[in-house]
Amino acid sequence: MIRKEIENLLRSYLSELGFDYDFVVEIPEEQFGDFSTNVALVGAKYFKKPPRDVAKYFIDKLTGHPMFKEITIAGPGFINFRVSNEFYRDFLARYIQSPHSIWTFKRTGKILLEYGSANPTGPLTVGHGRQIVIGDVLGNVLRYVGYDVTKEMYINDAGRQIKLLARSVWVRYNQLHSREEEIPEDGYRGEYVIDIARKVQVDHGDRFVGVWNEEVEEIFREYALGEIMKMFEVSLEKIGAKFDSTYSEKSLIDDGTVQEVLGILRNKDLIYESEGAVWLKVSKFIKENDKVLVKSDGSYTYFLTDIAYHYKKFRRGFDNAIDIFGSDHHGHIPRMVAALMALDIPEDFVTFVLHQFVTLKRGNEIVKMSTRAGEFVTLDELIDEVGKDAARYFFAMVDVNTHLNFDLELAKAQTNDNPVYYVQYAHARISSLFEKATEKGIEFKLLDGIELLNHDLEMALIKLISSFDDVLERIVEKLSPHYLTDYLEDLASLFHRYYADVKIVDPEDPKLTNGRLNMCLGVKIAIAEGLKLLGISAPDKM
RNA sequence: GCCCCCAUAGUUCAAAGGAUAGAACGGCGGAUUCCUAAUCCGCAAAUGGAGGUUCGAUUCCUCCUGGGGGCACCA
Repeated sequence: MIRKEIENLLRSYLSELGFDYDFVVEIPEEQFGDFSTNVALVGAKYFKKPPRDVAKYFIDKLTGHPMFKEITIAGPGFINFRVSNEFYRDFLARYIQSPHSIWTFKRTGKILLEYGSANPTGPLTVGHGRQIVIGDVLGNVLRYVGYDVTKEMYINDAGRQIKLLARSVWVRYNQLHSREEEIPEDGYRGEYVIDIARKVQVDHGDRFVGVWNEEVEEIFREYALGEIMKMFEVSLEKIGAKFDSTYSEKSLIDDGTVQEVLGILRNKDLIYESEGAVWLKVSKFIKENDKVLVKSDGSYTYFLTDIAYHYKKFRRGFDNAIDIFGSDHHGHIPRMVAALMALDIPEDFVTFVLHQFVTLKRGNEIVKMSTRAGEFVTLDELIDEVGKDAARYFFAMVDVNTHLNFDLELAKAQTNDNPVYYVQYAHARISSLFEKATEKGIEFKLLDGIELLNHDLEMALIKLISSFDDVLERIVEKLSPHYLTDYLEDLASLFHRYYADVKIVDPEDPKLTNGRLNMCLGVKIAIAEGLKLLGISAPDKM
């Protein structure tokens, strides 16, 4: 917030001279100042003057501004600012009165955020967990800064995989009736397949034993899908992820969208038949081979239905779509872009976010995961073991582009090793401070005593609170949630330091105590807001 | 072979083209008659290699090396 105000100030001085170029205002090392800018360094070539002379122009303009207590030129031409304590106190007062409306986000538009999309052929795994948490948190942040966000999960309920599952369930069902059948080579072997088979057995007895046709397949498909979706719901509830909608791949076939898309492409002469299949002229748009849309057996590829899905997203009136995929999908992206071009959908309509994989570790041992072999750690198992808060925190805490090493032992540790507790503890400590104050007969009054705040750490904490909006802007820009966990750790750390340094509740000086509690309230609100965006609880007691 | 991501301290991760590359864990050494020690303070410890762009590169470009993933009429 304060950073942004300085940036705006500098920009207005630039425009007075008719200049408009990129520069940054950032928080430097403490010794240099509260804020720092390279506006003079970058400006040298526009002003046609040495950086230090350019800096003088800004300093003349800024001198006497109430926001600052000191402005200096340093090094090759940085301008360093010290913000006045009055300004910090004023910010704190404004913040604790209206922590939501103080930020000036200028983001609008309807965004469809797709993530967690999974084959409904088995339980959600740890890999899905990362994607779901990334998506959930990004969705929360995008919403916070002003976007109208729809969180959507795409259900791949139409392809070959779901058929394989249906067949696998049928085989297990037969085995329950002592009839030996072979699970298909690529079939599903997990325990849950037997559970689904039991459901069919309960409802239908033995009427499908040894009977396999399209009608039976459809029945088994419905059972499998229904049961898996129930499992998904339980898992999503556990991880605390709320979707606004699910979107069925099959519905795109049933409602004619797929045919519509094929029609458009055919009219534009962008598809052709070969070897009994229908192909899209991908090579006309990008340097890649053409791709099959309709297989020779008449069924549709995932590529085609996904094109239809994105066509539908566009038609549903969204301004932008954000797709979050695992990194194994990266090959899909250029093809999708080509397909969107083929449909005259603006290239920048979709933003793709790829996240790297998760390696699960128990101590030094790597835990293997594979859905089809039936050997996996499910998301449920993970949450049962480490808890929702730790699971979410760990999934969110590294850059989406970085491979995540998820250490089960660390996530479980109820000790200071664990960053989740570190942040939560800061929140709980503040709550207990308020209790303590009441105990000692100090009745908390909002805003009272803020004018007495003067400690360096108090100013530093307020400064950090004021950069909450910068953190969110960055998350939106880079589409990675880890900036938020970083920020919360910084804030918690600074608070713990302050707590160790300053006796906050001091019955001898109730006025100052009250001022400090106001500052603590600011920290508490900021931590709570951050944790809320992460979907993690902010406990008052630990 | 082609494509994507990654390479930073012993380990797991940060870093808005900027000033002395930050944390955490681990290691070593300290702190509480006082608000929650799930805390705090101090010390040691790192940009894989070679070029290039720039006043300035962990960051951008090229090549090399090493890891992960992908190159289906699977999703």
